[in-house]
Amino acid sequence: MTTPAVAADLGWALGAVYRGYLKATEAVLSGLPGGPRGHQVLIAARDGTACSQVALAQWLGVDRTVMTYLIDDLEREGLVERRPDPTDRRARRLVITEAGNARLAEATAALGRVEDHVLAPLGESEREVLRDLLRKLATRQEHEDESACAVVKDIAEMEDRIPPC
Amino acid sequence: MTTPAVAADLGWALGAVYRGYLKATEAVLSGLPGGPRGHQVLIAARDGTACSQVALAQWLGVDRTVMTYLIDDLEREGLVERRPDPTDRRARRLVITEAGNARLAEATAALGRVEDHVLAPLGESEREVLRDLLRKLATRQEHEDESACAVVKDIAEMEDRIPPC
DNA sequence: TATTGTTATACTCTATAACTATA
DNA sequence: TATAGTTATAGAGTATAACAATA
Repeated sequence: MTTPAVAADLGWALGAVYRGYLKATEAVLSGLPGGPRGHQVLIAARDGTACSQVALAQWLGVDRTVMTYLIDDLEREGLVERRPDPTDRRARRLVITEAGNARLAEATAALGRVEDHVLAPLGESEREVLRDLLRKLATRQEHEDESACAVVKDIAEMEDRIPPC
Repeated sequence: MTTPAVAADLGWALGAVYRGYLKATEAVLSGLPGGPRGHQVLIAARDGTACSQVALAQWLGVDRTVMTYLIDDLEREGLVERRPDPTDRRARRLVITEAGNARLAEATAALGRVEDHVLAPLGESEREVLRDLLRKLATRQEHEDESACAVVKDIAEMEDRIPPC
């Protein structure tokens, strides 16, 4: 099979790159509960941006019940702790432990190598451009000229918005 | 929660954009078996690049057993047909039907709107750059300067290569 | 009344194993 | 012996529903 027509499809390219990334992380992040998602939880726990489990779950694109299991696993390995939120006794604040910080550093280094591998076909400047564009899309920082978006307003309304903390 | 540190992570951005894409396709591709993956099968069936189910499965990043179920659904709706490969009687060649061509046109138009929505934060030129970079990564067209890739050769060796037809 | 977090349960998706038919 | 495709089965991941505690 030569390069098929489906290669022109944005959804296919996005999926192929994402699968490649996930596959490469498996080889390198096998010990960390939740894989790359666990790494993302550790980042949020370190920076104190995980002010509630639901908010974090929405940022990571999973259900809050999944977040419970994921944090259970990380806590069992002593990487994070659940602390009661002083301002809302229903909520739990995630804090990273010393062991968690060490594992986070390891995982970040390992993921750096994975990114080098995934982005290998690109030059240095291209990699930076791609990172910026993806970040812009993921955080949905709006471009000035938004007129072309009118036709898809109905799609946008069906989606959950990422909530503030 | 303000924009958290995890937003700087490539894996997170990739996942967030991909989830956003999949979610948007649900709203617009609900009738098509397999959703965007079904659309990708239709493209391959139309272009005759689906010379065997396994080869197609590997391009779409799924197991060959999943491909069987997916094609079953598409065939049941009369969108594709399985034809015996004259050169290898074990293999099946996918061909698109007239109804399949019509559905493919609809789906392609719908996905165009989805892409407009997903890419809304970017300007016209940025969108083209992103498409090119993702396509390059997905097809792994190697960049001239590949020296930086040495450290991750071990990761590459653990991955399945996309096979020729 | 709504929300956070948890648990138990069910569902969806995907992979594994075993088989037939070809090569 | 290896591969294409199918089927049945098992597993991973995820979501749904119900609950207690709190807002």
